[in-house]
Amino acid sequence: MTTTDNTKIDTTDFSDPIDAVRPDDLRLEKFLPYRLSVLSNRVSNAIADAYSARFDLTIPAWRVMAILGRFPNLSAADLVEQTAMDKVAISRAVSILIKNDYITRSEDLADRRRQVLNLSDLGRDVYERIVPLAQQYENDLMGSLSADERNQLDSIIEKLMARAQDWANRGLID
Amino acid sequence: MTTTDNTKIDTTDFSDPIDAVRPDDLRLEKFLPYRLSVLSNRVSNAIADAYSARFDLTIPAWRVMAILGRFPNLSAADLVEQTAMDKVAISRAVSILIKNDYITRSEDLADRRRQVLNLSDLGRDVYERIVPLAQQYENDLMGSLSADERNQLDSIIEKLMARAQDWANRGLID
DNA sequence: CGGCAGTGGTTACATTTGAAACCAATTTTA
DNA sequence: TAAAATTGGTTTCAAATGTAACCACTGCCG
Repeated sequence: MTTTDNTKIDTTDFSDPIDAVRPDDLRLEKFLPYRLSVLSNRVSNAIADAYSARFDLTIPAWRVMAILGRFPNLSAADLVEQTAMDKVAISRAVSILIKNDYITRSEDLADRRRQVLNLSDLGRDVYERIVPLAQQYENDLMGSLSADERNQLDSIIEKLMARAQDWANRGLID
Repeated sequence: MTTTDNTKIDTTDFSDPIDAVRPDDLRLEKFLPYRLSVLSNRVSNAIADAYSARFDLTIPAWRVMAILGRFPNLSAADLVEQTAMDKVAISRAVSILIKNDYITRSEDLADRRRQVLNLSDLGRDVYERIVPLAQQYENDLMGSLSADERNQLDSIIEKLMARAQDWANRGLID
């Protein structure tokens, strides 16, 4: 174990006395990593459909635009840092966006390896139409939660994220 | 809008007065679909590494085993229903597992299209060694949350899942 | 200066994934 | 009981994704 104590945590409180599974079985439908994956896929797919239907944008491409909309004059490396996407994904998204005239690329004369990226006028236009759409999805999701739950969700995600990050760094659980 | 009222929900409470972005900018790092995707990828990748390093199993293959460990004698179609994976993924996972002798496939004489799947002895063996590993990951993740948060997480996920499912059915937000 | 390690970014290749076409067995319906 | 429609499952093909190799440039150290 890395950091956790050995306390058994019962994920669910509704233990069905009759239908109980053997203690050593895994209930996939209650297994957090599994549930996260299903949830995330459902959400992402729905939204990806919406973006691509209306603006012919992939999710990675949209993410790049979302960042450039807030922070102009970034390089691809800056985007990597901001988005947690990898080099290649960024590079591909950027090249699509340039082909679509959604962003512009200009050389950085100080460092001729770097390329400074920005939304084009067209790109900003699209950006400004997508943002409300994105917010609508967000609101719709959040609207399904109680006020209490909304408040906790943020901190829950941060904590889980940090823990998963630990795994990636320190090497896994051993 | 489909189901939501127009109430603006503020995802975050720590609104930084100085550094505030324009109200119409999207803060990707606070955007729930994005965060879910990053979180889910981090978690899944870490675990996928662990499984594949020790047992040469992909995540889909492991999921199939997890279900078969609890519910013997399922068909591929049953697995589709249980796992939320699709036909093709199941078919591929099954064929790998058979090649590894982790599961067995026998014809259903009543319906000769169907194939009844089960863990082999070897498969059950592996299953029984993975379950504790999986539980360890789960516990480690959950251990990063407060008791309160753990209690709410389950219901939060259910609600978000249901909402995202709605999107898929009713067609998206319009 | 002149090499040489490190960085920004793209390309090439292998692997994964998903959609649609497909085959075979079964059920329906007329 | 013979189409026609459905269901279980696999195969095929295209698109998405990740890894590693790579090129061009910079910056450092001798």
